[in-house]
Amino acid sequence: MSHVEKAISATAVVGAELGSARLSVRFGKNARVSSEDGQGGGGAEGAPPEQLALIRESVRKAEVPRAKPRTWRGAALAKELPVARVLVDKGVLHLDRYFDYAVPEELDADAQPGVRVRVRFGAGRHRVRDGRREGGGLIDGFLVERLAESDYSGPLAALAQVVSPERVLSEELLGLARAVADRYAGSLADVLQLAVPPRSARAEQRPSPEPLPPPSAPEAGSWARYEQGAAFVAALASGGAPRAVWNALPGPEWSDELARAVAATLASGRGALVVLPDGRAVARVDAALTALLGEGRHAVLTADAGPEKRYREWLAVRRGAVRAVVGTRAAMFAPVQDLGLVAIWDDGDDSHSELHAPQPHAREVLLLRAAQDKCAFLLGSWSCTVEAAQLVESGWARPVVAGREQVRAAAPLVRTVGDGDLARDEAARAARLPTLAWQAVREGLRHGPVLVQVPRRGYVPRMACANCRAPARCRHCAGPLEGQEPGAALRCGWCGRDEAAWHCPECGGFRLRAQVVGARRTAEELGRAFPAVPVRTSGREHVLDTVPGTPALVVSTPGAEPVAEGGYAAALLLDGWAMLGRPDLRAGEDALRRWIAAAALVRPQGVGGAKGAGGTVVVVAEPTLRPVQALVRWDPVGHAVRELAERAELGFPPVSRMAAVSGSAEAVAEFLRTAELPREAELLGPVPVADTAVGRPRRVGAPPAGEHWERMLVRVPPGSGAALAAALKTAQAARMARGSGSGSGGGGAGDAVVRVRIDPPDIG
DNA sequence: AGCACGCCGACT
DNA sequence: GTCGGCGTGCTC
Repeated sequence: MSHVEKAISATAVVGAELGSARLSVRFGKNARVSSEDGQGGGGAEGAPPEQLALIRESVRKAEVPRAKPRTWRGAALAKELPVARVLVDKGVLHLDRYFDYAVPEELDADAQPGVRVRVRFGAGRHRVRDGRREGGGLIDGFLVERLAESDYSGPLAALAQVVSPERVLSEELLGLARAVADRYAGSLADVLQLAVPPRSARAEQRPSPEPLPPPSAPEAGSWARYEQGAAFVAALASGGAPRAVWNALPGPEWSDELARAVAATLASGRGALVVLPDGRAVARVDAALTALLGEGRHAVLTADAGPEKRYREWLAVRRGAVRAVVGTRAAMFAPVQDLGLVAIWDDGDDSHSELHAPQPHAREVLLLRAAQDKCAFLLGSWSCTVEAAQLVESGWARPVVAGREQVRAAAPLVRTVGDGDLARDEAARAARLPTLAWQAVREGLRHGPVLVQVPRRGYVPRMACANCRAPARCRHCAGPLEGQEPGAALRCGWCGRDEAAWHCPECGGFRLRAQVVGARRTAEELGRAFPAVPVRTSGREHVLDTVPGTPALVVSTPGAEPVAEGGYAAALLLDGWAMLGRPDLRAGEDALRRWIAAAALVRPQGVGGAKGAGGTVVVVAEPTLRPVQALVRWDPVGHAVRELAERAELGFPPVSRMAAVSGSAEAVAEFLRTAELPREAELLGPVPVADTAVGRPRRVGAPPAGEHWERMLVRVPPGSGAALAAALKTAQAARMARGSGSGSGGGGAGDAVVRVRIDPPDIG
């Protein structure tokens, strides 16, 4: 034994007897020196520390059946509740459980449930040196619970550090994170990474503002336009927990209405949370809340604030200094105290889907929150998703809708131009634009700005009936049929079966067409057709927030439409085929949602007395199609209800639940062989997953460049979703055994990487 | 996933 | 004897 070791060993023994005064020595440099010092230990004088430890262990074991922390050989540990249950911050599923650590006395005060800690966590058997266990590196974690005893039979390592005494992880947030992890077959650590922002010491240092007393309850305002609107707000104000799916009338009032729902909840003494799809929507509700309640009552949580500011706002919420939150999807986990209302606006917008594992959707997270906290729930949209319709159909939520006369008063006039009109219309051929559309634009420009909605680039062409445009679907599982190139064999995008003899079940047609649209060029030509009028564009590159109420052509891609002062005089929706042609279950719903989002910015048809002053919308799409009819009638709820009925009939989500499993063919097959799926589970596939193109950034869920992946879909009936997620999670955790790399050929022994995605969005 | 332990074969 | 191949299993 070296001098250094002797010294340290002695210090440790003394420290153990004297208590905490010496503990810090062990965390110092000296301890590290000893650990690097070869195979020390077996000295002559006295028993080495680890033997002492073992002796005491065995003595205690005889006395107490359950383990107490022993690592420190009885050294100074917290006197009360000396065991800390820790969630180790690693997203891997087989570490998705708690680990117990001993709490040193000096960390006792700070080591409270909810704090961030650092612990030694490593592999293999640990060296026991100097009475202290080593191995593994320091990793972050959350202290979840303090206990008197551990149910772990081995010796416990000690907490290395309490990162800060701030108790960031409340019991409610932990419960929510666990529910989300279970729902999405993900790990708790992954969800917590989404739920708790990274620490900023400076933000923690700063005191949060003093909380304000509850405001008085607001007037119902424009909620009075809805049949159940005023009652809903009143229920919030009186401390109730109503659950509503709110089909908002077109126009700009929605943000004020959301603000009033928040204010009513605050008035009841509870907190409120609103999740919005993008920064522009957040800014509107932020402004509405400020107008209604003044500054200081709500926090804004968005991704584009810097990390320090973000954490500061988050802390103000966590500390209860601020009771209301508006933000984008990351705010869905905001730790609002005494939560009274969760609200989401426009749940059909795909930015509500989290990009990071396990990719939870804000609507689903808020549903879990509403159930867990027994609070009010409000899902609002100009449009209506099938999920929203299902909440009403199942009786879980009540509809908040306006009567037909209110809808007529608020909505623009909608007219359609179909393929037939296009073909017949000579002027249209020349201008690539139907007369009706041309007239609507010209007339609109006399009264104000005109919105032209054009498709985004990059949609996937899909096969449809050349005659009636109905999407071509597989006769076995009703998945979308895809043709590699025109004339080539058709194959189902879900189950991979070839379809040799397709015919259209709608009209009996047997010819197919791939859908292609040249609307962008049409819009450009439209601009040229009105040379005296300014043309502004809004799209992914530059998104305009607002445009003045003066005549102009405003060309925009879906989702980027600026709000026009006083509303648009007219809108031209040119992306009909592109939207309806997407190989997606949601194609119809999505098209309708985007049309409605644009049309809701147009003046009501009845505005003003003057002829032509009312707003007009022209949609270039076949008028017999269901989403087009729903737009004309302004009936997104009816559309969603019908879609829902159809999905139930065909076994589509959200009536059934689906999971996608992708990876190499062998990995996927092996995974599904070992997974103990629910009896009712139905396997569809496999189908190839699109390879990552060379030079292209790898998309989420796409295979690494050069690898060929396959995807299987697992479908379960209603009620089996939780069982499916649990089975997939278990199988994923057990997936340590590597793929059968036994000797076949060269390298690349299949590392059995498999991706599991609950509610895959691109189902076809 | 890391990463240490350990059980065998070749080497100073 | 001892170094080091990678196969196996654990992480409080």
